[in-house]
Amino acid sequence: MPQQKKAPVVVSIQALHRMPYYLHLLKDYQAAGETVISAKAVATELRLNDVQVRKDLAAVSSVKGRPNTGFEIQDLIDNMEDYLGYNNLMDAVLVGTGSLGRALLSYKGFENYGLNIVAAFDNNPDLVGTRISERTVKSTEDLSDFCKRLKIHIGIITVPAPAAQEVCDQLLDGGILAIWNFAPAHLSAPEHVLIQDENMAASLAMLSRKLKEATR
Amino acid sequence: MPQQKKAPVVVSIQALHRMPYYLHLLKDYQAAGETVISAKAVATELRLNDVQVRKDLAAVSSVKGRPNTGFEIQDLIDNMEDYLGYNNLMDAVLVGTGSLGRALLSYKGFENYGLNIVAAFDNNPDLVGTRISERTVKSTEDLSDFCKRLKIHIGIITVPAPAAQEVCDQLLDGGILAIWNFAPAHLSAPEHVLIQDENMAASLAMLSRKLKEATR
DNA sequence: TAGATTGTTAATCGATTAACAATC
DNA sequence: TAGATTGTTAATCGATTAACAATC
Repeated sequence: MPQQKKAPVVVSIQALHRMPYYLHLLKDYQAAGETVISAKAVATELRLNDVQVRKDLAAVSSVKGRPNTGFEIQDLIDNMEDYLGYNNLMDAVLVGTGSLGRALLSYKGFENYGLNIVAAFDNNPDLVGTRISERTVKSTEDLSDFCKRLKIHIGIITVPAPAAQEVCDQLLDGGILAIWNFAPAHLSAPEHVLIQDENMAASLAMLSRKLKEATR
Repeated sequence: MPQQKKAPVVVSIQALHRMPYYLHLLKDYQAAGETVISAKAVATELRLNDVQVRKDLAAVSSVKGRPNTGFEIQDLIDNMEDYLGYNNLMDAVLVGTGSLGRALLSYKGFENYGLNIVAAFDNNPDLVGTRISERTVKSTEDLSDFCKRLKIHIGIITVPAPAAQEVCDQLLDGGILAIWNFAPAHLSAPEHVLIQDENMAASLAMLSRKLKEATR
């Protein structure tokens, strides 16, 4: 039996995190008129180990590099965008139209990353019905029904921490499979639901801690 | 020679990332009227390994847990806030008053995490002089001078990606030691400067990738 | 050909988890 | 005392880096 399938290369979470940086750099080089790039050049730019770069690229890309030359930039970009899912748009709902929620709604760039925020929700009756960045704010009462009806798989939580779990439960009720959580709170959810925490408090803590160590 | 110094426990970057979650949970328990908590309970709540929790707590806390009882919640909170630097406010400047910059400026919670945004900068002359969340927007021309004069150590970059490196250079010029970078771009800076990337594109990519794998 | 670069296999490094004695 | 929990030492796991043959 011929094994035609691509080997299921496991990409570590750290490697996955590096991917957008590769992509960004590749586009920069392409914009500068380059057509090929070596793993070593990428490594130097991003201050990474060149073997690591080669492994990362090999994991997500079907093209091979040519000794003494490097990789075709266009090929890598295509493969990486494909891998990162930037090519197929996914629908999402956003809950919580405070300042951060508004900022995310007004950000035009998410479509480039494959994310389409189709609706915004808030529990404040004064906000329900108003329009933010061309979307009408809906009541959180309709949240789970909306998700079910439109088969939305991604929920973005931008409510204050104390309300986060409740919103999470509503999203789960609506059949959501992945949550992008901006609330500084730990969410409880079934194993199969993906939770991506965007905890700015955590990031800030890391920054301030490292700064403290550095200036000691 | 007596070694009175606390052992220089190395806290991994992953561990550091868990700290804010511990702190949050501890405060929740305290708010619920608890005074002690076991590492096991923390581990169960946050879906971590209990030995890991004990190691993490031991690394940042001077108090020891009591067998059969656990840890004093208040002690842990004190130690952790201290460790994370939430008790000593650090000054920062923010550059780029687009939607994300505004969202961060309007967020009242940063002071709880030890961050004080003292000024906002933008290169758009129309915005310079306007007020956002009780701060007057200054011109980026004055950025490095301002940082030098007030001895600011932290810079927050919320400008579009193509402008990020230029702003970074200005901040470095102003003697900044740490940068919290929200632009989806890789910044070049000397080794000793801390760069904390808050790359939403990267997070989003991870979410969408994992979702893709899960629904396959 | 010589030099540069690739990709793979093995070694190293670091973090997580398991095992277990110590303690309240 | 027995049971629960702690903290430490050792084993495991996974990611990064080093070494090196293969290739253009």
